[in-house]
Amino acid sequence: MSSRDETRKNSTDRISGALPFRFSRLIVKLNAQAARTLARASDLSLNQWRVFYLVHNLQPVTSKEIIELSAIDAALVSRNAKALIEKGLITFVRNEADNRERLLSLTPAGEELMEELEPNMKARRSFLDATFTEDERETLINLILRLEKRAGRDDF
Amino acid sequence: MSSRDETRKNSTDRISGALPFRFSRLIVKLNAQAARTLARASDLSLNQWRVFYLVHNLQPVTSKEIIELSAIDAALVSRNAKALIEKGLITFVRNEADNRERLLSLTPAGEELMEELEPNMKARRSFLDATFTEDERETLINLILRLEKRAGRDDF
DNA sequence: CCGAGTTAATTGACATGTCAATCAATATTC
DNA sequence: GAATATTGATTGACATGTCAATTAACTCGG
Repeated sequence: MSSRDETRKNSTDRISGALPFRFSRLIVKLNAQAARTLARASDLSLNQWRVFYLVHNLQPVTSKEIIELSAIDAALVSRNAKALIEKGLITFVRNEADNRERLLSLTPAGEELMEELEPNMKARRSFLDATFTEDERETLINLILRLEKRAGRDDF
Repeated sequence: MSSRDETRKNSTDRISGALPFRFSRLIVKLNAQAARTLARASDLSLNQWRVFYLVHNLQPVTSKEIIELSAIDAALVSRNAKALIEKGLITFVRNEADNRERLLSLTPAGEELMEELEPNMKARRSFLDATFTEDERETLINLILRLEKRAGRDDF
């Protein structure tokens, strides 16, 4: 190997080893995979699915809770919820106790689609989980949580 | 705690434990942090920085190499490279051996900006790295690489 | 109560990303 | 070596995401 090739290989290795780089690549692939799975059985976008799934699991739930839990931008939650409402998959009622809040939940049509879709999405999550032993998975989640905390710091 | 609250807590925990969910949250925070750091010392977007940084490290380099290494969409690489060229930070020459390829490299102005910017970006990477011991970091990178392979599978 | 401040949610203007179609150069096959 | 396929790169049309400003409802100190 020429010395120029070696220099290049060193650069490539250094870049590949950087955490932000590794996560950036990973997320591209995870998102693409999820979008494919989703496209096979619905016309939902990835963020529509995320909102849909969270509403499904937490209903009745406010936008605010979804935003806090998922870290998805407020405008995105609002617009994706709107799209889901237009598709007839979720609805909302105003919270009697605080009229600013809208409590989101699935419609019957939404429940039906969820029953169709969720097995596929679950299978994918299980497939990903099967990458690891139970211990490894726990370790990974833990390391990510610690990193996430640092990623929240705004002085860098 | 009411049984309804417990049910909700269980849902929240289950969602939080899912790998795609954890990575999605993490990446939102990592991206926001990088964008902040970047905005303090330049007017580069995150993807402009990514392309800029890869050109810096691998120059002279083709779009194709950048695409393969980073998994950034080809159209994005093309448009961000264009933006960097318009800002006068990078240039290209055609590859004599294959006239389809354009070999990208930094201009003097690009080198200058890189010298200004890179210490901050590096400091951030070091800050993130300091989340972990050397062993933990290695473990993490390894687990991610394994997950990335599975995330590439298109039958899920 | 009432007005300043806060909060939940939405919207408008704009930036960025995505996908398919295209173009130009090269490789392959007959 | 002409016709066809493939590859690297860009572009156009469109979808999606971002950020700041807005709206509506609530809180709370005086």
